[in-house]
Amino acid sequence: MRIVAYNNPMQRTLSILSALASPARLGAMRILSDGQEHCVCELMDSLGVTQSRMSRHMAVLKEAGLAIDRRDAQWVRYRLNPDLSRQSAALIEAAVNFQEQETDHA
Amino acid sequence: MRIVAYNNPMQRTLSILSALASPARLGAMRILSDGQEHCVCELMDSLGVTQSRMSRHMAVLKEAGLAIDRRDAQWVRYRLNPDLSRQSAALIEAAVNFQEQETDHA
DNA sequence: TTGTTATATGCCACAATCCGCATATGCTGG
DNA sequence: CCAGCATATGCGGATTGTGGCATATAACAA
Repeated sequence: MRIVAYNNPMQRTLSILSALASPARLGAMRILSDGQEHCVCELMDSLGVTQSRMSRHMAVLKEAGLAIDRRDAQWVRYRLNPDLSRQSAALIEAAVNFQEQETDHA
Repeated sequence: MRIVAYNNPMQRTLSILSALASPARLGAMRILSDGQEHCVCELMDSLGVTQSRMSRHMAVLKEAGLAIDRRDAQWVRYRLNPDLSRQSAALIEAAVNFQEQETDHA
């Protein structure tokens, strides 16, 4: 997450990859992949992480351009960034689908 | 790269993602994606990293199961792991193709 | 206003990663 | 054997990521 400038494709790719390379964040992306909105409290409960950690994890996903948020009363609803490039979407899908497909020989 | 046990799909996914989340390693995977063998000396020259660094980067890719190596006289030839699962291959392809496709608005 | 719930952030310690440098190891050729 | 090229590894220091804790901010409800 040390990337600060997403000017070039390489940096953008790296920011996405490192954003996904964390159990909590990958789990959050899996949850968000249903296309629905999810508040931080739901995500932290589902993934078993503390509130402050979940908030920071979501900030990383947001900064990488993978998720967007919206204020809704006391809640902040996160969802997948609807303006994802085709390549970003492919990358996310590949990462998220990975786990679910080979649960057999775990 | 803190992952030590690749028992479950989650850990395997994370190890692949963090292995790819580095300029030198992603660059190496892009080079290896031509399906040919490449020695460390070639990779370090192409990517502009020192010898010891390149060696360690390749060790990370190997440990993540993305590449395999072969002794050939004084050289060690790296190539893509031919036994990649379909999901692993999809993940790698998505990451490697990312950069090359959006060179326009960089 | 006060209290409560939800979320974000400042701070600090710890762990993981990264890098360069020196050196070890493996192989070849003389 | 020795010299030289290619690769791997031990080590120490710098950078980065992570986690918990406390606290700030935002919105709501009474």
